[in-house]
Amino acid sequence: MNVQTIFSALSDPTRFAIVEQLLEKGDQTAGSLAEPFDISKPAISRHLKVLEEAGVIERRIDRQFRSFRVRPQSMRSLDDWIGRYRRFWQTSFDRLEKVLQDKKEEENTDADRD
Amino acid sequence: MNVQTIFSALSDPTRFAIVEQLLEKGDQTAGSLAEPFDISKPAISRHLKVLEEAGVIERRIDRQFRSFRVRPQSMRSLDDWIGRYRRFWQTSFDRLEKVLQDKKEEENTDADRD
DNA sequence: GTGTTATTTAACAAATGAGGCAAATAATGA
DNA sequence: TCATTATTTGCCTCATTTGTTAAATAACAC
Repeated sequence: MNVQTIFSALSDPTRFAIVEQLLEKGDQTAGSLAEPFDISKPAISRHLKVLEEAGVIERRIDRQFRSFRVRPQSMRSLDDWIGRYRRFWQTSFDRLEKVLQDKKEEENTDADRD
Repeated sequence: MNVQTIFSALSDPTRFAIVEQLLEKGDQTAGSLAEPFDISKPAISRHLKVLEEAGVIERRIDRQFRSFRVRPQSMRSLDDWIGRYRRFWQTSFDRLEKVLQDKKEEENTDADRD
């Protein structure tokens, strides 16, 4: 599961919204996914294809129903990616917080001096 | 911090690699960030600008040094976004695992029949 | 100030992406 | 099979993005 590809797939506002929709409401057909948007069905269809090829969603054909759903693996990949760097950004976040705090205090002191 | 904008910023392979580089190695100058890539400095400069405007990185000018670093807040935003839906994709992940397993067994049975 | 290195802006060409409409293809039900 | 509804493909247009080179700026060291 290529994380960079997932980012690309979610870089479009419509696709991002589609995925949020699926995450919140669960499986849905292409038609109902298209409904909230002001763009044509073919356009939605193509967005769905992009998401599918990136492995973000999958098409499910179950008897008379065809619907889409988010592939949990893709979310897990994103989660893993962020997690892999968590200690870097989290520690640097803490460190940064402190630095900014110190700096602010320092500046205030300077200001007070002036 | 707009998550969708962050996804857009990270949708380009070069920008994605730049961010990974910064996460792994810490602060770096535009020059050293450009080095591993086969594209021109101006191109990198613009990628850095896109990342900066999306709030993914920030430019730091500290005495004689100018460098870039990842803004931890952006990573935290991504993390929050995924976290917000975690229970949806995580539970459906477990459920899905089972469904797929069942389905696979069923298909194999069908195949064996043919 | 001058020269030197690092980085950004300007101007432009090529590639990519998103959207629309019409036609083609699937899937369902009579 | 035929009609109907749902979805996808083909083809074209327009806008945005990415990359290039040359020139402009910035930051430093003398």
